[in-house]
Amino acid sequence: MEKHPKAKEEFTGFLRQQKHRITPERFEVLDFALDYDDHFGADELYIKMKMNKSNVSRATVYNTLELLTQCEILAKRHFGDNKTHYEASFNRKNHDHLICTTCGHITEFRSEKIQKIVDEISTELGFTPSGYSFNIFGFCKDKNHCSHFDDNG
Amino acid sequence: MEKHPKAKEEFTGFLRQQKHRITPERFEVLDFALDYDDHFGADELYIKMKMNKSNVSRATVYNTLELLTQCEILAKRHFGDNKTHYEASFNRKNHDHLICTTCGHITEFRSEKIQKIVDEISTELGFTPSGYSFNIFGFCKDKNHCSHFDDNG
DNA sequence: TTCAGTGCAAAAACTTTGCAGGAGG
DNA sequence: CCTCCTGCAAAGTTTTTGCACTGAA
Repeated sequence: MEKHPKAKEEFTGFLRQQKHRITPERFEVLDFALDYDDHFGADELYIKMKMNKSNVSRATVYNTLELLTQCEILAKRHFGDNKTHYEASFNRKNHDHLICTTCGHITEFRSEKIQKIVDEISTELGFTPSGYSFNIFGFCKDKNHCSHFDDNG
Repeated sequence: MEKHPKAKEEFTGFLRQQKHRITPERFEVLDFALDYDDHFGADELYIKMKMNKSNVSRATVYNTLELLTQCEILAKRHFGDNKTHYEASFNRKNHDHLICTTCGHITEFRSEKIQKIVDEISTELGFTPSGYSFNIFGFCKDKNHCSHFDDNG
């Protein structure tokens, strides 16, 4: 049984439409990427694939993540640590992130008001918005959340 | 005549209070940093100082920028290009950024509503906020803004 | 005098690029 | 058969670290 049928169908359509080739490596990256429940880095994904005896190269992983972002199966996120984080965005609602600067724990939240502000500011300044990034940084009040502390990582 | 007297006073106070030493290198970094009108990167600042025959090392530049951020003379910004941007925050009001993904031009804006959302979400999720990051990405409607296009960069 | 701070260079972390060979269309 | 894609390794970019020396307190 196939693992991520809907996403694969979507990706196939995208590749065809954009005249990119359908290669097994690209779907291998898709599979490993969607196996993450949360955020991951490009290199982290590459390492994980290597450990699972995959033969894909760094170049292919980085290239494919870019394609998956273009067709909106994945989304890029930046949490201020100078690396690109990816997350599945396939069939997911827009959301933003709250990051604990002590334990690194990331909580997702949704607020309708944010897109309104984006539109409002953009109109005011004569700008065509294509996206935004909103992160809140701080500390878990509940010490249980901060148990990730020694988690290695 | 001294160049950034207020900031220097502030920095001196901070260093004393935190039991860090007062060194000429740290004030040299401060001077070069405040000479920027807009955002700059750590390495960029280091290169600029080198070209101006300064003798400071990378380690000192990075270290000092961290200290200047701690005492809020500078602020770190992340615009999604995997490098840390710094800007002067001394005596400046809070603001956020609107980034043209075509020409790279950055426009600042202010909206009181954003902090309210931060507080609202944080309360709701049991989180103590220490800061936030809000960037809008898109395209200058006015083609004149996009003249930065060939600007080198 | 003492040890935090410094310069230097090397390493680290993440990403991009060049090239030769291989496979998708 | 063409050329896009791939693997590999090397290089690029930004940041961090180790070490011996220096200078602020």
